Amino acid sequence: MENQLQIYNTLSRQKEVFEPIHPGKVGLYVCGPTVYGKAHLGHARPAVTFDLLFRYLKHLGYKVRYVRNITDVGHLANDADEGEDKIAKKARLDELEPMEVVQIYTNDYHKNMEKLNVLPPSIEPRATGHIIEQIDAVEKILKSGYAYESKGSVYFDVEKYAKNFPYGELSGRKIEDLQANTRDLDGQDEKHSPLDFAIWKKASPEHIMRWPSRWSDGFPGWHMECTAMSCKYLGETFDIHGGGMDLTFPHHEAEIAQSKAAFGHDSVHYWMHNNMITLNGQKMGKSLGNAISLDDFFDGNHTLLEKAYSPMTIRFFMLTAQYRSTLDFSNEALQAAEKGMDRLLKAVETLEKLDAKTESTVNIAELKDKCYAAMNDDLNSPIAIAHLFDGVKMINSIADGKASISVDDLEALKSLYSTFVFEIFGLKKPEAESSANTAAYEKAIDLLLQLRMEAKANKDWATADKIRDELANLGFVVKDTKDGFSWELK
RNA sequence: GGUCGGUUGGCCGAGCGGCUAGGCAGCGGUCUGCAAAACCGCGUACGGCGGUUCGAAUCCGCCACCGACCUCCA
Repeated sequence: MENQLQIYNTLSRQKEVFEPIHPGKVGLYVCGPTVYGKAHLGHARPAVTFDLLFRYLKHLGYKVRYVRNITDVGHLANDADEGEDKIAKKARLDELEPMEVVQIYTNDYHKNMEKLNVLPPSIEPRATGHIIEQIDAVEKILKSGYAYESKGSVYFDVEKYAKNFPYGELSGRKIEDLQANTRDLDGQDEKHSPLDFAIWKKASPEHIMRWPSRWSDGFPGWHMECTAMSCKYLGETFDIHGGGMDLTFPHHEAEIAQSKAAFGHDSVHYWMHNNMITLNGQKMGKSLGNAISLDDFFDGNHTLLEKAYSPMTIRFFMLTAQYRSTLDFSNEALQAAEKGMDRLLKAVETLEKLDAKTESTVNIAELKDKCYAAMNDDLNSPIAIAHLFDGVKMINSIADGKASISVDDLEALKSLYSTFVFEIFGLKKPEAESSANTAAYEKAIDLLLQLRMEAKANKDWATADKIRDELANLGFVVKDTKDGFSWELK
């Protein structure tokens, strides 16, 4: 079992061996952002989580079609079905065209994802680009009898559906509980039941984002886009659907209901949900007003941030927790992640310079097995990283001459680290600038340190220390090595 | 109120019945002209109270506290 990928399926509430519908191929759909604000730390969690899954599946040899949508219509700001569209609201506040808002924040999201080294998905469909498909899905549901038209809107008939299908199976809710706990909302008169949700909504006169349909000029309900677009690009049945835990209910539950009503069967084999980022133990969210944007993290411009944190620090930080656990943000935790990652990446550099001996005193095969076993156990990246740190000790010991490694093992170790650190975990070394300018200045620093070496050879400690101290004042860290020196900026 | 989840050493985080991760911080040592880095060693934590068991952080019960979802949220 250990050598097969197992993933936790929210639907069954247990880990299951992953078996794709079509051998060698995986269809993956993940709910992307609603683009009405800057990308924040919370957005990075599912992005990094499913990027890890995407990368790992590809590493295992699967051909993966990864679809991650952009929600640019249908997401209402207030009480269900009655509020203003989030995009339209932002557009009104900023005096922009709705599509301008969408473009600005889609660009922002893309820019930040690229910084985080999150691979672009295979297809990134927009809800507004799939109105026809959504209308078509609404028609299918109407035809199957699980929806009804009311005053130009179309609602999903939850109670009727619940008679034939287990509504609430994903989120663990019972229809009776939902009925008992429904809030009193205004404007529910169009619906047969408060549990019903809009799959097509008639636009009020002032509503800008609208499309014609046989029911009304209107717009699709939020849950429709994922049903329509996943079906279009991955088929009526596909392998994995992912998203944040906060989407489990009602969004994903509604998707399941829509698919079953439209197609007569389940669409998704494995439901995966990442947990939340917390701030002082509370969920970080845009609507809670405690979200810190990724831009802020990258340049340290926020009262809660002691310093700037690089995108790779954020990425590594997320990988040090298993995706189904909450992860609590703090400066201390982030700085620990930063230093830890630095140690890991330094060891990778050291690894490149290692000399092989005839015999190994280290067990590389075992290390490798452990890393894969951890990843196969529902993407347990923190365990895999722990093993990688065991390897860091090996590497440094070998560099210190306290352990030795054979030629074959050295190749295996290099391959292991390049696979896990870069290919699967998607970490990057800090960009080495290679312009003519930097080459010249690097040589100048080297020259200074050569002079320091000479001073040291002459036991002229005053001069040696002066060079080191002055460079330190400029932000250079100088270290003596066995046969020379090394330095880095900042 | 309902449903689900959590409570692990200074901090972050694994663990899912015995072999007591890992990182960061800290302490001691080795190396070094000094420093840094690196290496070696150290710290025995699992909310409380009971129970099951030869044995529990891990299973069961009760209690306490925290959180998520139930309305938009990644």
